[in-house]
Amino acid sequence: MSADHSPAGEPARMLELLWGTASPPSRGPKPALSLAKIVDAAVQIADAEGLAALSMRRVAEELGFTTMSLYRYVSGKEDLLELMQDAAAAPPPDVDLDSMPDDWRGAARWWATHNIEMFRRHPWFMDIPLSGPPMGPNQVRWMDRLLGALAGTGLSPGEKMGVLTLLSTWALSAGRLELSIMEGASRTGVEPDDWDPLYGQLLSKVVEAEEFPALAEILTAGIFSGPEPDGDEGNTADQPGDPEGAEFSDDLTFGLEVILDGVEALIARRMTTSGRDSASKP
Amino acid sequence: MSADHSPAGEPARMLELLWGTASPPSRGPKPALSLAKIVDAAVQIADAEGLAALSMRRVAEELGFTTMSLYRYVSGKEDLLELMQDAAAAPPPDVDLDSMPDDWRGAARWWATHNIEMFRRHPWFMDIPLSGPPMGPNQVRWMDRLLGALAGTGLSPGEKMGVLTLLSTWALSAGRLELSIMEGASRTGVEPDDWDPLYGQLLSKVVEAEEFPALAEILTAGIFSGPEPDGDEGNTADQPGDPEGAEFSDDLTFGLEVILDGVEALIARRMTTSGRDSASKP
DNA sequence: CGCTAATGTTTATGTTATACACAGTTCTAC
DNA sequence: GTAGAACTGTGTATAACATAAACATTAGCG
Repeated sequence: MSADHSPAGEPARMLELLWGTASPPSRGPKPALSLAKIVDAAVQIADAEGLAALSMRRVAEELGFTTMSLYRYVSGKEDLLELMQDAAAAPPPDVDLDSMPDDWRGAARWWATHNIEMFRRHPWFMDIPLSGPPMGPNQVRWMDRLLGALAGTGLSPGEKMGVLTLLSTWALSAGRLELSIMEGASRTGVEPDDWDPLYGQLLSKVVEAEEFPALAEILTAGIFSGPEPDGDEGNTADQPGDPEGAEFSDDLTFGLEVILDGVEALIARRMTTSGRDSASKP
Repeated sequence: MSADHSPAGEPARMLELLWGTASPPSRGPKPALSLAKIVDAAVQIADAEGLAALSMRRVAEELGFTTMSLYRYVSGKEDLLELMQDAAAAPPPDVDLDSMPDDWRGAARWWATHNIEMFRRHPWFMDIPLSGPPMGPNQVRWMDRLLGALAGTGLSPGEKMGVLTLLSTWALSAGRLELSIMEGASRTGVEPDDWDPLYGQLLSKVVEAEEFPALAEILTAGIFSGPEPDGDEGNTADQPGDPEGAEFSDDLTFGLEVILDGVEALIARRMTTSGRDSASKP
């Protein structure tokens, strides 16, 4: 255990907390509480009532302990939040059981989709300010999955990492976007589908064609007034590779497919420049 | 004025606040305070001491008023934060004076770079949870700029908006990433340049080759132990088009260039499918 | 057995946002 | 002109928050 009171978020200590590596104490009384129980309770509360409802008091109450007892396991709320994030990112499904595609593009889509579904299950995840690169076991497992899918692409290690952060930040942004629409809907009573038209309507009130020519053109094109007239989405959107019944709004897939096109171009460049990983400048 | 106490974040009221449209009151005493003064003070505090130091009390103190006086102009802290965001996104520079490139790709790079520089000036911006699509005058001005740059590309209105949100969310993510490194550095005393090696070192402690084959390979490749051995970045990174002396870390440009490659592919597809904006399904 | 480390509790502090009632000010309708 | 209404800034009060510090209790180690 040993939640010595070093400053919250200190990387080395967090590693121990996240991975559960730590020489168990031999001296004191048997702990009645445990890190796992605390984190589980916190996740449950945040799932049910949102991050705003998550307080140290609330967690302790749920467990039948006093607020301060938690501080024996966690050096502050920040720590708890970081632990919750890794707990939320449950381990990826078994390789032989799940339906992760073989091609890198399908696999990347699969990976991003799973990410977003996690965000849907744990929306509070996106409200936590990131405190550093992911170091928890589950998040690292997910990292490994995507990196593995990029194995045959000829990308350099650095490029693979670049694609990883790009996809992972995209998923986060997309999740946030979706969430903000849902929240806006529940706050104002506007249905998610009516959001785009409403936004367009609001903007139209203030956007004059002289000052905002390009935006005005988009608005008059009525892009916000309903479903895309005859949108040919990106390119191969909604291919096989999506898990479950993940209905993905077109707004969301668009960005993903553009990114994947960019990665594809990079891979193609790497392939043609000869088999070597890192070639000379083009 | 009329900060009637409807729920915070209500879109129509926020529009009035953001654009300053509102019939000025004729009945009461002359206001000694003003929305602009409040927002300016708040921005100044957040710039200097961070978002955590920004409290209603603090803002009021700075202005020499009581805490509650602010609530005559703003229905809650949420409102203030949203107003601050638009204030931080200062109007884009004059078209004839600045050096925005003519080609869409250079312009997009220019736009994203300016975004990130704004984040560097106002790091607190990234800590504010987004409450909806941008509606303030300055943010809308920036939107218009990018949309204008995409005018000649043959993209459909919906696609242009897609590119806009993709670039804007990318900039936000990149800024956040950069910020988290800076914060981590100041918290732990580790230099930003030493962060990657440290991360790799920490991961190496827990990443076993059996369970994390792909990650282990990257780690042993030593990708985190220093600058890329002989990295040929994306493609045309750091082309002309950057404003000022923006030194952009390679980690940052990588993602941007991949995205731009993806957009380029989309544009190319639109160009060849014939001149029409919205073609039939493939 | 005593020493010591470890656990959970008690008590207390300072900070936060903001609801509510009020006193003073200024214009509008009569 | 004068009543009343609209509007401004203030004073007071509340509930919630994270967490610091001192404490009694428990359990292993010498």
